[in-house]
Amino acid sequence: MEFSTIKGFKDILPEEVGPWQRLEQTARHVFHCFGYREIKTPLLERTELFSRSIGEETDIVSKEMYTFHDSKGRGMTLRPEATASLTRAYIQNRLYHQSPVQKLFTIGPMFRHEQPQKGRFRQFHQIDAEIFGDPGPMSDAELILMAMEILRLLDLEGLTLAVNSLGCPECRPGFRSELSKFLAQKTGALCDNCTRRARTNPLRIFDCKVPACGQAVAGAPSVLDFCCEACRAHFKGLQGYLEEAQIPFRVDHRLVRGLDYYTRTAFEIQTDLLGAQNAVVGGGRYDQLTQQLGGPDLPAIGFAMGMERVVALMERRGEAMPERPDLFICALGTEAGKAAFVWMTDLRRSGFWVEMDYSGKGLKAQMKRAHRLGARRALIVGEDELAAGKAVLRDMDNKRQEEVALEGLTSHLQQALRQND
RNA sequence: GUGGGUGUAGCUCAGUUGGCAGAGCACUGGGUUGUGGCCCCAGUUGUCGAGGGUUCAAGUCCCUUCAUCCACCCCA
Repeated sequence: MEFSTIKGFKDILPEEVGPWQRLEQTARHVFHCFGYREIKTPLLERTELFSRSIGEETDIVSKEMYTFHDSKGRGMTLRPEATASLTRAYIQNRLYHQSPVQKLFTIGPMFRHEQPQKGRFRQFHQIDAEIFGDPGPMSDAELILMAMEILRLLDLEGLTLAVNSLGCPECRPGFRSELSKFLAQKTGALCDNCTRRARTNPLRIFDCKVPACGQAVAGAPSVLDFCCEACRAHFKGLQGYLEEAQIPFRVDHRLVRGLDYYTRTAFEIQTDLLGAQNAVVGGGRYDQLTQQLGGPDLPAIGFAMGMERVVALMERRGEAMPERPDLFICALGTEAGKAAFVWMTDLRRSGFWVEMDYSGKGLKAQMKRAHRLGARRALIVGEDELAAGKAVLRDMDNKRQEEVALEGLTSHLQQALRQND
């Protein structure tokens, strides 16, 4: 085969598309109920938008972006996530003038040049929701509830919610330096990976599987101990609302996110059914980002749901029940074929799914095809029927047949086909 | 970027010490000249991932390469 999809990119085939549609439909329904409006932004943005919001030192920016230069030498990047683009759109279009609080969602592909593995692709799809302009913990709770609600409506099991607070610019530096100080005493006790992490992403060390590292950080300081009063109250408020809504959750002090812009609330909805990738939804608050990108100083919070991962969970549990044609017309002979084509078109215009065979095969072959397609009924019409002014309507499930007059056939069929459920 | 597994028919996979490229499913036709599923019979489908090497002979052994999956890192 000369051409095939490039590494980490996938075709979603017709037989796979069912769960995708159900997921998107469900999400749109929930967004409607929660008052979120759809926004569509370009897949391509200036590189600086991502490097400045996500963070120059993060894995995403430092090694995972699809970046190229246009003819004028400007850096262009396929979006690796949606928040930066939505924030840009929010600022550029001054949506905050319309109304201080904007609740937005978008659905579409993201691109990261990573090594593909289970649940991880170079082009993947996210359902993304953001609230701009509201600082309070009630917004945090609403957003989390909304993500949980989408997953609940899909009947997915085995999902757990983890929440944490990362502090704010007031209190985080204190924690960071304290943790660094602590880790500095432990150099030598840590594995190579963690020695590097101590510099780049200290909180990750808590996750290390090497036993020695676990022991080394046993007495390390915890973020929550360093939170300022405001952050503490915020986090407490969030937990209160989650409890009110009867959403079970777990406070996970080690929950860190790989993007620099997060402040205060961070959360993940996790599963242990997807191999090494346990996050189905990830999100958090980013109160400084709008200002950082040159907009007004307004808070925001958002989440991203990995569609491939949710779809994998749906498929794992079995799904489907493919749709069935309402009618298959078996026409024998050119005259009958011509008449059938007209009836078929008429019924399709009336909203029915109707199929027929164009190849002129025998009745047996056509019946076989009708069966393969799962047609509920078959209409059999040949020269005899045309002459007699009648056709045979067969119920494919119970094999009962009846004669129907060709006179006013389509309106009669419409009536018969409506009795499907 | 690093490590390991796997590449043979449309799909799932067998293939022995190197000796004619296989099965099941699917598909097509027939048994039933105008009635689907079950059954029976017949048939179609291959650069054995690619390139090179060893050999009388390579799907099988050696080298190289590519793809894919899983894992590390990190993330949805």
